[in-house]
Amino acid sequence: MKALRTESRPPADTRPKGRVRRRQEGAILKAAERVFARAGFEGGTMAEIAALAGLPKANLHYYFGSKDELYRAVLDNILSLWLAETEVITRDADPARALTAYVTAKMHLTATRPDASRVFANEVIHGATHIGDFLRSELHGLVAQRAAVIDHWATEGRIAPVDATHLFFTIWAATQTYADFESQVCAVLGKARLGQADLARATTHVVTITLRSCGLEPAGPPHTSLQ
Amino acid sequence: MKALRTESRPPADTRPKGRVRRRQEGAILKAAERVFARAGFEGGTMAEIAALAGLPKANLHYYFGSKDELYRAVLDNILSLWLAETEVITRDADPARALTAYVTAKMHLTATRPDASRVFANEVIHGATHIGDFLRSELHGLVAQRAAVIDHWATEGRIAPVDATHLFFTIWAATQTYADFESQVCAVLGKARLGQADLARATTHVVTITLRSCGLEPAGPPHTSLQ
DNA sequence: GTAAAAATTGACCATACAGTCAGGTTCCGG
DNA sequence: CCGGAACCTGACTGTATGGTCAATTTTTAC
Repeated sequence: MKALRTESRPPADTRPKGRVRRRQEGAILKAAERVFARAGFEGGTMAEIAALAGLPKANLHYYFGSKDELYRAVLDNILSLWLAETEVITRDADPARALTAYVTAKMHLTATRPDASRVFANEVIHGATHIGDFLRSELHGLVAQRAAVIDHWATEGRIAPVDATHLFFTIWAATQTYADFESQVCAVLGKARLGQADLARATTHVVTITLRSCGLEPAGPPHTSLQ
Repeated sequence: MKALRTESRPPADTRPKGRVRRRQEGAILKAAERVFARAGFEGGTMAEIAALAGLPKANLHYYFGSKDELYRAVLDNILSLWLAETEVITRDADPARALTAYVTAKMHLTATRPDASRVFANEVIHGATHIGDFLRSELHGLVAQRAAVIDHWATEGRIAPVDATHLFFTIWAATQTYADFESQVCAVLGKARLGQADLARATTHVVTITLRSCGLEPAGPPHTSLQ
């Protein structure tokens, strides 16, 4: 859960957390994610977040000491989403199934939590100053691990040789683009916003190119059971 | 050149533009691109840009009336880069060569003007409010045109069937990620920043997966022919 | 039921920032 | 070398915003 913990700040997080606190914090975090996604960290204002959450501004400062702290909490929330899902990529798994499952899961996240993706993207674009440690430790280790699995697949001749680490960059980029660059995608497609059909098509496409990148072809019928 | 022109504002752009004006505007635009790339539109300050350009703040307002206008000028500058390069994708071209050239050109742009890419990304993430018209007209038309070419290639059996429009989304995402998400890429690779070797490797990778997405193999004998 | 803890809130700062302006300096055609 | 246009800039201003606080209400525990 708590992926970030750059500076230990016991008071707020050690508190018992009553039901009221939990509910209010949730509402604030939700509003903050939306606002930060739309305008970035600097662009989003505490007043805007407060209005969206239906609370007076001073209340935000009661739960989260500062804007920076609130932003960190939002990021913290988002990062936990990032680590998961790679677990389908294991030595013994079927490469096609595993990759399909991974890409599908990533696309699902993009479709479900686009604002989370945008806040994350914004943070990384501007140098990842708040989450640099996380990226260099947790994510770095995780990718090294999973890339080894993919290399192993290639060694065994189960897939075509491919730069495993960069394959992850590509998958992340290809999937997140439908959240981060949604407005561009919409403009090119000539739509006001992405519907489920569009995202389904996008998913099929990204799965296809991912598999082909590994010298595989997607199975005929749309998958349902992805272990 | 002038891709943006949402609201006609004759005075500044109709002026004769002496050599001094040209030089100063260039310096300011360069500084602005860097600052906006690092901190976003809201995050970057006029004072910061002025300091980087080595000019007093009031001078910026002399050449560019407002922060918004300066930002638009920066975007305008960047957009002209975006339209080019697709010209290699023509009906009669060799698919493998054309796609390789296009991806390579995109990667070159990423390597050469990462800040431009970041400013663009930032703008799009936050809803593309300034460049929406451009995306919906110029870019939309251009992609439709080029996608038709790729579809044509597929019809003739020169490449495997692929969702052409989404292929562009993927190529853009895969190439720009090395500029926009550089800090993440660096963190995962365990480097302080991307060197030429890294970008060369990235280019090879993106070219490879792009070609494979179309059932092609880069240089040399086809590894596995997809149908 | 009561007292302590938690939560709420309007009014209030200090600051940072975009933008202005008047007065000065440099440039350039004739 | 002269006059006007272009250019420069320090010193301002108004406002938006993050953050504070003391007074009040609500919740919780016993």
